[in-house]
Amino acid sequence: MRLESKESWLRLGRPWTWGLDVSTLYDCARLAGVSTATVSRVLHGHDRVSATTRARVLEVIQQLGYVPDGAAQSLSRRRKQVIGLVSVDRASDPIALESSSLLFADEVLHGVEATLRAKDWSLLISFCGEGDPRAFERLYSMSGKVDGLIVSEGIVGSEQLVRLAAKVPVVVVAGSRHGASTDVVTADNYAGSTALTRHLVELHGIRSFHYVDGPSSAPNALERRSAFENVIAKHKEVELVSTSRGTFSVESGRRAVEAMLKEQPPRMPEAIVCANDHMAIGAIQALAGHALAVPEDVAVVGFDDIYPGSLLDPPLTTVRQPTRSLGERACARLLERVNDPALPSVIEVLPTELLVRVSCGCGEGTRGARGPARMSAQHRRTVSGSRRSGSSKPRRTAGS
Amino acid sequence: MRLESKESWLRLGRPWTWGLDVSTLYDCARLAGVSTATVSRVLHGHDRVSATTRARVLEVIQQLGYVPDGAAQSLSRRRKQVIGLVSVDRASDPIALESSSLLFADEVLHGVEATLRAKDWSLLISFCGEGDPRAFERLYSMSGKVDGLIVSEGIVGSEQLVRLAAKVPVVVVAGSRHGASTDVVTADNYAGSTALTRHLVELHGIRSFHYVDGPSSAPNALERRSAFENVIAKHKEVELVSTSRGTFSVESGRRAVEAMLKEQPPRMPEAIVCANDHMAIGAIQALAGHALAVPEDVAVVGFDDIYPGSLLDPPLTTVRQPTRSLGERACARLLERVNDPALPSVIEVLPTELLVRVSCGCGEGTRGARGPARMSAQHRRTVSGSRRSGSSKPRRTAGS
DNA sequence: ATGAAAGCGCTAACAT
DNA sequence: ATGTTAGCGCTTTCAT
Repeated sequence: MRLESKESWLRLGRPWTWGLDVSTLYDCARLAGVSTATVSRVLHGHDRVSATTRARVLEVIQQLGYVPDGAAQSLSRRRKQVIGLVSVDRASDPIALESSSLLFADEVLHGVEATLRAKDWSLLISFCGEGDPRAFERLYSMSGKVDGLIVSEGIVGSEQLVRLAAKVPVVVVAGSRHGASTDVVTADNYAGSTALTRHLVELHGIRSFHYVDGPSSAPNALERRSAFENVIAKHKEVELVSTSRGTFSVESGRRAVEAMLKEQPPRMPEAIVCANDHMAIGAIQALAGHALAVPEDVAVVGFDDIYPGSLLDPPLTTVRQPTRSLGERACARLLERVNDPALPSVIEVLPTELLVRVSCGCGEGTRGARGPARMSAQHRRTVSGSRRSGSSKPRRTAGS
Repeated sequence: MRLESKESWLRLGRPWTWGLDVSTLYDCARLAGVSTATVSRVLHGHDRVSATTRARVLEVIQQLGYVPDGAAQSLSRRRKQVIGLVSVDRASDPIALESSSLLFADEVLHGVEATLRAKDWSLLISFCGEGDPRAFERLYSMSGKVDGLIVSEGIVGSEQLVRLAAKVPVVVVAGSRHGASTDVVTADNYAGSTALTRHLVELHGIRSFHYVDGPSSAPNALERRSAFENVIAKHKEVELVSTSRGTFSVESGRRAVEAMLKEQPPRMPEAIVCANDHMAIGAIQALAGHALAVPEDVAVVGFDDIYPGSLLDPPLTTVRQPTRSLGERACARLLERVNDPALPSVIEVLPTELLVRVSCGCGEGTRGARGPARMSAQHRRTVSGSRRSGSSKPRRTAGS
């Protein structure tokens, strides 16, 4: 009897962690002969602890390999120090390039993670297929596990976003604004698309276009399209020969151009503008299949600056989004809002950057050498996005 | 007085969640006129609740928009239902391909996430630069926030891995074995590299090689190299002209081949075998810079099957790793071990797959048409990795 | 079928 | 400088 009680008093750690060696704050306190409060103070570098006590406690912690339990800390602090990131998982896309399409979301992810890491917060992540009917449910229950949520545009509708924002601070990435309840961080698609189109029209003197649009549900696609059209409209000598709509996938870009080529009577545009790089790659593939040379026979441009675009022959002219910064800024803003949920909602627009490579017709000189010797430097000429995004400072617009 | 106490008794939610509408289990219980135990039972679909009570409770939950607090659940259940994933963030690589290098880690990530999602667990993620001195510290403190850890090879040393595994179940991805304490899930690099080399030697009759090795710290690189050498050794007529070592980055591959080309006296191999695709891309770029055609002048092959490889001209012959499955299997195994930490450690080797495209000298017919019209189908011929990995079932080896 | 109540491991306000 | 203690929100025996 006596032995048993003594034993159990002495035994350290949580009894249910078979084989795993985990000890609690109480274990530390007992072994160091102090109260849990003191151990906690030492743990968090609070001042009001004598040097000797601190040393003793520290040694015990070390010896026990004590690591505080996150759940208990969260509960007690009323703060989880965790934020959630939910983005689209196009992996379920039909034909699609599992890997390539990860690019955007994953780069945002890295931006968020880096920001969080610096503040010692954690990142909980989850993916949703586009239009996943259970997306809202997932987000909703996730709200109980985090202090804030970063959500990609297109996961759930506007109304649901608002409902979510009533439970937990929310920042939307790459989207448009949803009432006054969520913050938005997005890239300046409009300016980028404007700069790109003007480059084609004003520098290359292109007079006829085909436009490959993105899904109508994507705000990005909308902005790019409308910027494109506005530039065209300003030049009466320029004609939009035809338009098609893709899903942002390579395959859909290929199909769009195949269809264009089959049109009767055939109308070959001087340039094909695609709403993103994936579709531009598909477009180039389709043209190659018909022995049409880019940019000699027709120029092709994309949007996003995904990595493979620079490897293409010819290297793809496109617009770069500050993808990683998108994640960083979204996260920074979310953290602000977690600290003060009453903050007015804000929309932050990050500048984009025109990347002139070869597929638009520039730098013909470098064609033929198959593959650039140095990708990043040699084939990139940077042009400020436009007046609108030209300043290095992102725009901030107060919420409504 | 009376009013105040009545008011506070009636007020719902956590008082410190300014503006955010969060309610607790107690709120639900009170409003439904039942005990918290009952609400909890309803919440988890336990049977022993009368239909009427259940209905009433459900309605209250709905109306309140109640979402259980994850921290409290974790604490009470003694299980967080969270697993942690830590992988290398090569983003900090010098010259590097920000985006491209994300590929491997991020695909593993998606595999893990999908597995977790199906079980309603959450994923906590974190990245470390390679050789980050604070990596162990990060992992260590992360162990208090998760039930298990998936760690990429190369983040921390063997000894530290063992220390970690004493606190929390650990599975290592793409690595070698570390004592008897961690599970390992990895791809069959050896078999893949063997199949690739034999293809070159036996099918194409290649007699002279240059090998671009990976970092000596990477077990992957080691296995690929040794398989390569073993095949060479079996054919006395085959010669390894020279070797160089890169860092797995495009740039390093480019430099390796530049150096090779500068050697005196010049010795041009018939094939260049690179330890991964990134370096193979660099190699092809370097060759193009010297007006050398692939595969006519020299064959080039890689390893990994990263997406841009299929877009190259010529499309890159390589070996595919089941990257996503790596994540899935690692996660599945981790979950098993979380449920029974006493499980013997296991090493699981997933089969690799030789992807014969054009850069090895195959399918010359398709060259010239710039860019494949259909990447995935048209340019891929699949060959079973080798006898060793030929079976579709992964090998499992009991732990020591 | 339902309720009461004892924790889960930690923090922080309040004592001393 | 250090200790006491009342929660944090939920789960889960053990009664009833």
